[in-house]
Amino acid sequence: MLDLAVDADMMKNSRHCRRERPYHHGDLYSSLVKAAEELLEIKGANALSLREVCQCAGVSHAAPYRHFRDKAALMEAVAKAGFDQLGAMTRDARTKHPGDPVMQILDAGRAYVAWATENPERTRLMFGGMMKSEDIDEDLHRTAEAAYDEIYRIIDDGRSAGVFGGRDTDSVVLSAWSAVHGLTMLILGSGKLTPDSPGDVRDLADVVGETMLSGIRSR
Amino acid sequence: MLDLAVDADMMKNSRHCRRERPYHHGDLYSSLVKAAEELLEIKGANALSLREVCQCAGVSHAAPYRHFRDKAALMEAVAKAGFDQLGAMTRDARTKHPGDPVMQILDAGRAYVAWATENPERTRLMFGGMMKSEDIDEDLHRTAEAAYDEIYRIIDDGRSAGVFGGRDTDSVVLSAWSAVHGLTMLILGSGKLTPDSPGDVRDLADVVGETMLSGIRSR
DNA sequence: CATGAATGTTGACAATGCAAACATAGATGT
DNA sequence: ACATCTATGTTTGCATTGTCAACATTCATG
Repeated sequence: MLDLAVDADMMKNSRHCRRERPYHHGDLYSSLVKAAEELLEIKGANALSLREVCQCAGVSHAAPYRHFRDKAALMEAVAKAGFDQLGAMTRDARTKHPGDPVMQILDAGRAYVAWATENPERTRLMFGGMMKSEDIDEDLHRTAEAAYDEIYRIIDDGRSAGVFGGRDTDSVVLSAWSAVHGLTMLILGSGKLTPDSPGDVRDLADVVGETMLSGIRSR
Repeated sequence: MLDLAVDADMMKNSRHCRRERPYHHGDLYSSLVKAAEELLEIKGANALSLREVCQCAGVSHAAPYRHFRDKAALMEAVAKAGFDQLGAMTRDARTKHPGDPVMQILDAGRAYVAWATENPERTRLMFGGMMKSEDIDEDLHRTAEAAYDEIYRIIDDGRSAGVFGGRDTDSVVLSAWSAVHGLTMLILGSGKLTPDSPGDVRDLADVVGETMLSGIRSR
């Protein structure tokens, strides 16, 4: 159990936990995903047990197997939800600053880093490679691709408008995404970078964002 | 067991496995680290069991507890060894191109990405944040810091020589490291980037490296 | 209203991390 | 040389975990 234990009361009070249980849950699939997301952030990916998720969702320990092939499959669903959110945020950044690719990419970067630091375990799950590639569902793949495409559109529009340079769009996207993603993983992974406030996070994102921008701008 | 099973014979033939076992192993500490490194790459971080490591090292399943507090402590030792290698490679990149910070940083980046793609699981262990921060040993922290300092020296020398710009050295280091590290994690994490050959890896590193350099160079 | 397909539950099993009690052997002091 | 101490392994045992098989309940559909 270690010292990471979350006592039963705490879980009962959690948002996605149920007290009375009719035999049929109603929407167990999404309840499990929600419960897994919650517990994931509390306990960390390694210490997260399927049985705990079940307990939190108010269901017996074998119930998930009617909806997920595996524990890994449940985690894939969690990851997929994360990619959905990330993709949506990038789309927001794009539509929020129409015709201004620089602000679009900066805003997307800020949002990316901010979301990741607010959901560190989910981010590690998505990018830490805790899922072996063979396990990655086709669905998950498509979702991740969609998030990538949002960035691609920003960069491609910017290059068409003559704001960004680079030999081809993919190279620029790769560089930009690498920088933002790298900062994110450094914040999450190493004990070295430990921003205390959301403001600090944003400052870090801006430092990296500006440097990356000056390498990307057409000249 | 899943399909990741490594049969006993395979493990017996592995380099760090022993057949005859005198009661006292001799150098169990480093044998365990070696065995863990090997099995880590074969089975992945999640599927790696301490008992398997023991079997591979030719000792009983409780032997490691004389040398490591935990399973986590053993993994920390593996991570530490990784940081040592990474730090050494960066130092090499620096000494190999004396007085040429651009080549130093490019070479360091190439080496970083190359090493990581050759040791994906070890890299994930080091940066994927599979170790909760509280568990991170002081020793590990110092080692990671030393690797960081190598990059810092390259950038700082380059700024003194007027080759690199930026407001302060830390900002530049952060940006450069983020880009390289981000590319690395994207290669390891997402199923999207899947370079087939070491040459491909180097090309990707150069694409990102060039972009980052043009954002970092003084102008 | 019966029947079958979905959906949950219970019980069992092997694998795992860990700890306590026990065993061995190489070093140390006399 | 001998007894003893301590470092290092081993065995046994336990709680937790993921997964499966057998059983139970509900709901929809004829």
